[in-house]
Amino acid sequence: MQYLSHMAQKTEPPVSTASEEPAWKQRAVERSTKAAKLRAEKRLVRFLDAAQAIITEKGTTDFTVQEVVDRSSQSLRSFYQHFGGKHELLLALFEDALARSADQIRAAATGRSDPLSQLKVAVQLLFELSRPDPAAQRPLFTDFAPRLLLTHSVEVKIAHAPLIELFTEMMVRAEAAGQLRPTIKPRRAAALTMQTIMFIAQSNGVSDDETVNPISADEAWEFCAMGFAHP
Amino acid sequence: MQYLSHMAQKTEPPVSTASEEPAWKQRAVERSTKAAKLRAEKRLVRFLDAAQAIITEKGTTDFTVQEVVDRSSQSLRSFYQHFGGKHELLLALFEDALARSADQIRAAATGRSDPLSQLKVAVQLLFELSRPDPAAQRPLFTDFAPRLLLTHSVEVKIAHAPLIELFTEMMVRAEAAGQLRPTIKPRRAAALTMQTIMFIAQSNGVSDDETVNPISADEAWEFCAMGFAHP
DNA sequence: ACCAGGAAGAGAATAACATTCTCAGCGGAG
DNA sequence: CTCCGCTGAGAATGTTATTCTCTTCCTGGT
Repeated sequence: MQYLSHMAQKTEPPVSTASEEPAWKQRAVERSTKAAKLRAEKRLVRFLDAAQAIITEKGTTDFTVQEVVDRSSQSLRSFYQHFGGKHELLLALFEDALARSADQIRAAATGRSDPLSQLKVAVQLLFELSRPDPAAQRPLFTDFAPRLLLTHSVEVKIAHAPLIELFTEMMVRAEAAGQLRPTIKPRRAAALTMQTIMFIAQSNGVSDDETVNPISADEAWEFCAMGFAHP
Repeated sequence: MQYLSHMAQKTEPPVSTASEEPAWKQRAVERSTKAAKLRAEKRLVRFLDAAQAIITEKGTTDFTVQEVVDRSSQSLRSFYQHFGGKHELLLALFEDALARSADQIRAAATGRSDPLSQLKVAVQLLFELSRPDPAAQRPLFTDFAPRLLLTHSVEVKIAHAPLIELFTEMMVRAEAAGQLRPTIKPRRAAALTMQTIMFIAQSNGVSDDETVNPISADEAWEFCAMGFAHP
């Protein structure tokens, strides 16, 4: 159900065999493979759950593979059988977290009818979810996205897709209601807003013993919605 | 001249001795220390230059301490004599880069008289400077800031100070000219704008073989200035 | 000119991780 | 029942940062 998608191709046989091997053999192999595949998936989930638990426990994505292995009572051997490396694990969790968050936000937003109100709710919730360690479950650990943005930008983008889509939908509705600035396209507005919110929440989260910062969700919302210039 | 500031206290004797030791001794020690201090600074600079060279060469902040040591023809021993660790080196370079960028941006902005125009120029230049590897010299390597934001948020904030200050000045002028939305304080507007621009430029930099993104400096500017809502 | 002590170089030692490899046992499909 | 792929256990490897040892050198004070 959860933890799906992007490592799928790993277990898929190469398409080429489809035309080289008779269909019956295909099916036979597939049938005998299915069980194994299920077993594999179970193990996979155990790794993912363990990792998730560790992350929420110590509020950081700096865990060691060994920790995950121990926690899930499996072996390194097995870990690398299922994941290309630590980064795949992280990407899986990241993707999952973003997808869930998208659902959660969507749910929260349906309470409002006015497109802009929906966006406001969405933005504020996204802001909360994006800040590090609100002691809450499943912080978005947007913190580790940057490191992967350099090495796996494509995957990160894929992970972002659900949120982008959600925000785009909302922006489209806002546009239809004439609430969107005419010079900006919904998808662009969505992307810009999301990035702004996520990053600001992130960089803002660490405690400020000092004078200033703690930018609030409201401020962030106002900034995205109205900019800083006087109309 | 350059590469100054935040590791200064390292070589400063503890203030306490000032009251415990006679002043003449202080001065004597200081005099005899001065030369050594200069020598030390030379080495320091060699490390920093070497690191900077490596970074601009391979366009990433993922170098090893060994590389820096070799490149500067010095020794590990010496490196750790001068720096508390790799992170101090990075912070030094980061701080320096941000300070220079602030100067550069300030210079570019003085060409305009209208506060908003100045801001626009500033924002667009900041955007360019913040994107990874424009093959240009000294990209802001804003990429590594995130990793340090967690472990050394205070230092990162210090490094950001010059830019924040610059943008705040400009926002203040804009406010005076009635070009700033009344509900937003200059310093906040500055912080929000900076973060937005830097992060968007950053995450946007990596090549998009696909359909969409490449958010432009203009788009980013418009977003910050006017938000997305229809007035 | 001479000496003590603080830097510096060379590079080995340590530590923490990720990733890979070896070997032996297990369990399911035929 | 038997074979083979999947596992567990954990050793081995490789990369880095960081520390440590020992020796050499230079400098400033006498």
